[in-house]
Amino acid sequence: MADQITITLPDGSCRVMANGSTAADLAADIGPGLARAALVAEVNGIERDLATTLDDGDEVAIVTADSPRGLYTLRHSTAHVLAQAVLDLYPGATFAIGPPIEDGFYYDFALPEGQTFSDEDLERIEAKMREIVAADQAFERHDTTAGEALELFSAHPYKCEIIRSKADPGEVSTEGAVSYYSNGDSFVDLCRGPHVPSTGRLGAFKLMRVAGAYWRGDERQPMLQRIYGTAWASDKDLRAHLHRLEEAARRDHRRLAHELDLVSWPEELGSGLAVWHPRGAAVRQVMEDYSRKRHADGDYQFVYTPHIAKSGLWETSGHLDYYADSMYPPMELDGATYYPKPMNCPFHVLIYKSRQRSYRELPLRLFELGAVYRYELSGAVHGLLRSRGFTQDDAHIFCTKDQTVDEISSLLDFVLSVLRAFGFGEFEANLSTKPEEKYVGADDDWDAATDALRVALDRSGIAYELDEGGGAFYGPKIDIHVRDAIGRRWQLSTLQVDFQLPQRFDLEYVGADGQRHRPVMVHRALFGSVERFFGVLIEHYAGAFPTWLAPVQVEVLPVAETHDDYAVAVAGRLRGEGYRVEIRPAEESLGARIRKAKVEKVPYVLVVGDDDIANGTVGVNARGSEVERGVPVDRFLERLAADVDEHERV
RNA sequence: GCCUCCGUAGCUCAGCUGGUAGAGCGACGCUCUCGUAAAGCGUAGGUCAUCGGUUCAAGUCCGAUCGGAGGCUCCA
Repeated sequence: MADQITITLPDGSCRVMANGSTAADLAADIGPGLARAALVAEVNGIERDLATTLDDGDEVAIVTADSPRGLYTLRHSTAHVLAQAVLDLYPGATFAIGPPIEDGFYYDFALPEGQTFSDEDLERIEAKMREIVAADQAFERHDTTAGEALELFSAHPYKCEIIRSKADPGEVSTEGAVSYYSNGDSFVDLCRGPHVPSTGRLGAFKLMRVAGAYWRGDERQPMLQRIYGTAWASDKDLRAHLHRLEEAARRDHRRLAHELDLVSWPEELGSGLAVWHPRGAAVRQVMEDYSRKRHADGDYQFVYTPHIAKSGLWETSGHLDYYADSMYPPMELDGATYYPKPMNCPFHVLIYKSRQRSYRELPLRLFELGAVYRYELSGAVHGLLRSRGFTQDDAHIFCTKDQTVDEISSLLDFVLSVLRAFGFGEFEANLSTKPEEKYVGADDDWDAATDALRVALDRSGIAYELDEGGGAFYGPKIDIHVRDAIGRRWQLSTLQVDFQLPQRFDLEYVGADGQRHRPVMVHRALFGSVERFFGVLIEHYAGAFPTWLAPVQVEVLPVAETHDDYAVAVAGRLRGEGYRVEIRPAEESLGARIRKAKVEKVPYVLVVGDDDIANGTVGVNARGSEVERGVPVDRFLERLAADVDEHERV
């Protein structure tokens, strides 16, 4: 056996090492900085512990916390320490799984006699974890057989279940052999690995919360106690993450909706049902007006439909077969059964069907701001983002097969253009294709429609992911996601081809050939839900709406009562131009009034006093800029107009 | 729907191991009439989410219901 081995590094260079060297030795050989930062190694494309002995000819990359893989391992190892702490502190506790997740990790436990964790427990556990980290215990890998592992984990039924089923490749190596890791005196955890070399490499973590979670995510299985934590490469990263969470909490639309007097959720109404206050309604009106204008420009025709319909409609549409669980319960009236609508599509279909259609009418685009009701599970309801009653900016396009590609392409442009006007600039899409098993429609049609969606996405230039088999049973779809001001991803728009409803309702048009043909139907919503979109806007702008959307665009503050008449005149002039203006009279100090206007995030605060009356000017205190005195009203109006028009120029 | 946690004045919150409620902001009233992020004084306001139970006594303990939060599941 040669006493030297040659290792290839990611940059293609080679390094000669003594036989028996480990990945850790390699890192040390490359440099002390890397040795300190090294967490795991990728050996021939497979992640290994740093203690892994290298073979001649191996291609090795040293992984640090700078890479997503390194962070992943760091979080995984931190999860182990969490389990170690819990098992140490709670005799009789058993543990299930503990994977890394985005931003952190979790671990599922079962405490004896159904005990639960409290916030105080989290502090205790976290303190114990810090002891384990301080002790710098080495993580050691052990390879064994399933039989031995069952013996070793005999006190932990969930671990045994994992070993027996081997169903979860994330936890047990697939070769039939089983690996586990030990650290400290007695802690062992079933694990595929790899892990960081020792607990001393961890530290920038924090336990966040405790929650219930079903074993294997199955609601028939026991509910376990899940502890969530976050872990980072450095304290600085951890602090930045916690800061992001605070920022997100600060932007929470439920909190801002209350502070800015936009909407509320009276308990008397029921869960998931909101009322819109004048200020929220003002923003909504601007949103809806803009939407209508754009749809009118886009050759949509506006329709209105009722909120309930007889059961027969929902039988024909298939909703009662596929969607009944999410529908509000039926009402019996005059011997008929009525359901509140969860979707608008069947109504639009009936409008299409109201008379014979010619190919000359297609594409026919029917648009409605349609209120729908869906019985969302109580645990799923979340402010405006997930409510039980909401309004879709819903349209259904009926077109010929040949028109589908162009229609979808221009539709996608339309969607993106509207979203840009609302201040979103970063888009990502999902293209969901035909499900494996249950679907309606011919394969050829599916292929054609999916191609149409793909071509449209390619033309638009936005990044998209393919969700193979993720489409609805009735057709392929594109979902559009946006990134908000702090980088969070929200699904807003959806664009779905439907082969099913035209068939179920036996839709037809008469073609140029005089024959009857079946149209293709496209469902699409831009906001998705007006409520949800508004909620996302609130969080995106942190309540500081751009001027065109702001519920109050200008607030006029007379310095003293003697300036009231002038304030009224200025406000009247602005209102005459169509702006939303309020006057805050001099009943309290100017400073206090300015503060209130600022807290309400009003874009323009105008202060008017003696000088202004004399010169026909206003003092302009604009959100986010310096105070300007003596601005002529005309000049302010120009500025305001330019500001309001800004969103149209994106 | 399931699990855990939570629900005290309009809002934010205090109220130790059970002994019949407090603050700040806001509201209202009076004073101040003021040039760019909180003027001063005073007053009112709570069957402690609701219902039931334990107890001599419940905001505090127990149960149910309603509402909320975070998860799980769901979101064709």
